[in-house]
Amino acid sequence: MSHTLGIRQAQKLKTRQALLDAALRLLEHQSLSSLGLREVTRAVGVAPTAFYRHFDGTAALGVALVEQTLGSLHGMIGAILAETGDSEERLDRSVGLISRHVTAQPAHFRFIAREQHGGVGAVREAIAAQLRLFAEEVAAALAAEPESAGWDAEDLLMLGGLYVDHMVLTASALLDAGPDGEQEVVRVARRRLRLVTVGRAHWLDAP
Amino acid sequence: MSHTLGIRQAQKLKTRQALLDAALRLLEHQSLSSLGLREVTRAVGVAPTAFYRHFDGTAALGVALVEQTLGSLHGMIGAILAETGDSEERLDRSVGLISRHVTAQPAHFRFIAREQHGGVGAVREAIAAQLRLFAEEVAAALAAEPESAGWDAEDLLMLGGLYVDHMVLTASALLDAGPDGEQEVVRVARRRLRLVTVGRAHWLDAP
DNA sequence: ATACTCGGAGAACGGTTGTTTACTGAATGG
DNA sequence: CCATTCAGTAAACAACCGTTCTCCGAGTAT
Repeated sequence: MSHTLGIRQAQKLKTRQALLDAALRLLEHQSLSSLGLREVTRAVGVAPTAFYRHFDGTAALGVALVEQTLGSLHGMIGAILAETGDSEERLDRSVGLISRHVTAQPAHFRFIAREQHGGVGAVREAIAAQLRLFAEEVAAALAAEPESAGWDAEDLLMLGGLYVDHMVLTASALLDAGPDGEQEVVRVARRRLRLVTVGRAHWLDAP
Repeated sequence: MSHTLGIRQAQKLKTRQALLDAALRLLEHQSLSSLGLREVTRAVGVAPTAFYRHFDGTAALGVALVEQTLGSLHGMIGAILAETGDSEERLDRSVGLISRHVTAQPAHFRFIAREQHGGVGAVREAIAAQLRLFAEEVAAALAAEPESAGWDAEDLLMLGGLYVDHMVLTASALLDAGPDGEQEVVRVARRRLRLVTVGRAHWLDAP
């Protein structure tokens, strides 16, 4: 089944990945719409024309970058929410997990936050699609909890989307704050999350 | 006191405003970091060098655009929150107001949403400063309400920030959805806001 | 061993960019 | 009325851009 890649195909994947890595590094201080094709190839050390062997243009590279960045995160949220503990514990764990991920791979999150509303339509749509998927996953995980008794699917999806948006917002705030302000951001993020959780607990009280 | 502007200074302000307007129009389909200085002057019909009479570069233009766009919105939120009616009514009014503003001036909100996490640092900071100011205004308005009895300043600011972020998120969602999906976005935005309001009502129940 | 595939190199293309320098002419103020 | 200020112009600069075309040489399959 695992057909060992030919040394040719392997090299191609290698330079392709090099292009993606270089682009991600360059995108730390600028946005995709201003990223030059030549800029990327120069950073990698290949001819500008080699770029076209892998992507149609910087927009296509951006889409690939989205899938690589967000694709590897699926299931992570579900795993967190599936763990045991009271709501306060899980809340802290969630925020802590985000904080650690952002610290470990700042460039990835910066890219997503930046291009979520950026100037390249295809990339925006790719991110939106992934985040919608996340929201559905969170909704599914929430549905399995006893606290969700009596909730309809639409409200669960609303809550899932709220959590996802909060996650992205927190990641972005962490990046803006830097290492010094991290503690403060985490504090506020926790508190916001707690407010939402309180709202969730009393959601069915109102008409 | 109101020293009538000389016809010279008036002309300068006029072309300056023309530059800002043209830039805002161009920024509907791209982001600031890819906006060319010449592109703007070409749209206005002036020489590229005239640009420097008004701004140091496109970044400075962006900052001016932020202040013009968000500066005119101060007090609006406070006015809404100060109106009477039960929380459900005010909630609907708030979302409706955002929806109407976004429909009336899409380019302004698109610009803010796009550059909030965009590639130009100075613009990011300008937006962040304005939004922080908004959050403080909302917090001050909330503090005057009877529902806020027992709340400390920090929690009020947290809640104000939550409302502001929700507002920006809603505006962005409206822009992404277009006229067709507007109703759906408004529905979800209202529901999210209601959840936060429920959480607010029971915030002091928990330790 | 031979023919083929194909990732990458190289050169050249027209076009655009930001910025500098020197200049014009109308509004301004004494 | 006359000297000065100054918003906007015109030309030129070197640097960079995306894209096309042609070619090479190592990997591949027969």
